[in-house]
Amino acid sequence: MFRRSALYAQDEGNWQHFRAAEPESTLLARGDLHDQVFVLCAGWAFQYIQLSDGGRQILKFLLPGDVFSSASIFEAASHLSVKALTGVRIGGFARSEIREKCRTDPEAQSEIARIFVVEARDTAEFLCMLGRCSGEQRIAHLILHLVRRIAARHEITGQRYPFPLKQQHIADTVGLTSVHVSRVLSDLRGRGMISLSGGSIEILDLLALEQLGSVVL
Amino acid sequence: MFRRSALYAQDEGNWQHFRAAEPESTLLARGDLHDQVFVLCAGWAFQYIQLSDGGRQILKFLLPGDVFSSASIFEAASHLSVKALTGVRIGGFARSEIREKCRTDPEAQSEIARIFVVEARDTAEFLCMLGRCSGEQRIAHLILHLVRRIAARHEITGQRYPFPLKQQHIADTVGLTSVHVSRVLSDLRGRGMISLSGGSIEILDLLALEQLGSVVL
DNA sequence: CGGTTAATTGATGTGGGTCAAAAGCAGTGG
DNA sequence: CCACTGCTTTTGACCCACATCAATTAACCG
Repeated sequence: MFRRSALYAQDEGNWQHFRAAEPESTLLARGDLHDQVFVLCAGWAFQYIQLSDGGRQILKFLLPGDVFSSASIFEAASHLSVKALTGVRIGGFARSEIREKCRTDPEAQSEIARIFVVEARDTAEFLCMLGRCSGEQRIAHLILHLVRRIAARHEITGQRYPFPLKQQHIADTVGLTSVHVSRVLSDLRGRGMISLSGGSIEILDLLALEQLGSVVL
Repeated sequence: MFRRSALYAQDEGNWQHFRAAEPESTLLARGDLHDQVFVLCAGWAFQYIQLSDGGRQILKFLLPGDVFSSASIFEAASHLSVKALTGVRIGGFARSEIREKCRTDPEAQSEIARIFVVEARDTAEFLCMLGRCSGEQRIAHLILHLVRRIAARHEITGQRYPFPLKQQHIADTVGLTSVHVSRVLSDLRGRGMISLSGGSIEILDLLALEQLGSVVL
């Protein structure tokens, strides 16, 4: 998101934070107050909400360029937590600086707008998946969604892409058990749709996967 | 949302639209282009996405003061549809006018920010419900969420509030069948938690309902 | 009061959960 | 090189929340 944006394109001297973190470390905790807006610079991370029953719901996976939480652009308090999935590097802007930039720079303003619009669209689609679709469809959709973001402008098919999620992460995202995720994945493998192992994935039958994972008209 | 806001507090001469509509009429359809940002002035409506399998996922119920779609503040195209639940009155601002206002009025700016922050928080919570909770919990949560919004600053308990949703609407929101919604509702009634009939609701046992509907730590 | 839509109730089926054991698969150290 | 340990994934047996189908009943309305 911020990758090629007006905000991102400053030299490093402007970053207020620029640090690294280990996989599984918590980067941001629900309720924390920060006057910074954090951005993922390298690696994978995910937003989630911790539930009282011990489970967690993963809301979104973060790729380099993504803001930790879009709401953090406007608010110091975070309603969600963020964890590193792989090793990561993190940057941060002062919120005040962003506000200032927005006042003067229409480019930055529409970059913020883009972030919120994309988030609203993605979240709505995600809600549809959770509300109305089978486990198979949800997983197909998640895989497609992620691979499309990783692949960016490259071909989706005929190419292995990094895929650092454990099955538990998938489960916590699509609202299934890791046990069931395992079954669905091996089914998708068995039907020759994906090849997933060792932290990387290849889409073998894009069409079939899209037929599964597309619900919105 | 817009009710007491800087944007809302203009006299009617500034509204570009101000019209009424029947229950069940479509107020905004996915893909439509509008240079207006619509606001619900009176009645109930809901955002939804139509699915290819014939079902629909309701994303949010709109009360007076709510913008049809927060993304519409920034974008002409809508990724979701809106239908009237009861009879409604609708207002609209020119998007350009809002942009202008934001440039000059910090009040309006932070009103927009509030809309997006609240939306992000609510949607995240909703995702948790759909991903991780039982039908009973989802319904309890939905009821609480709505009654809290209707009641605003009034007491939630000891008071009947309008509740125009059919069971099908509840089902399309929480991802269940209307049949199952019926069973869950009569169970909640049987346990003395709610009294729901004839388009209005009363919360009889707030504590019990909150215990059911609260999942986030 | 008949006609239509919404809500309820019952019987039966299934996707996915739960529990538990086994099998892969690193890393670690002797 | 192999045994030891701690994950993650896989597999199997069994169970339950919720879907589906179908028939009633209740509410609404001209």
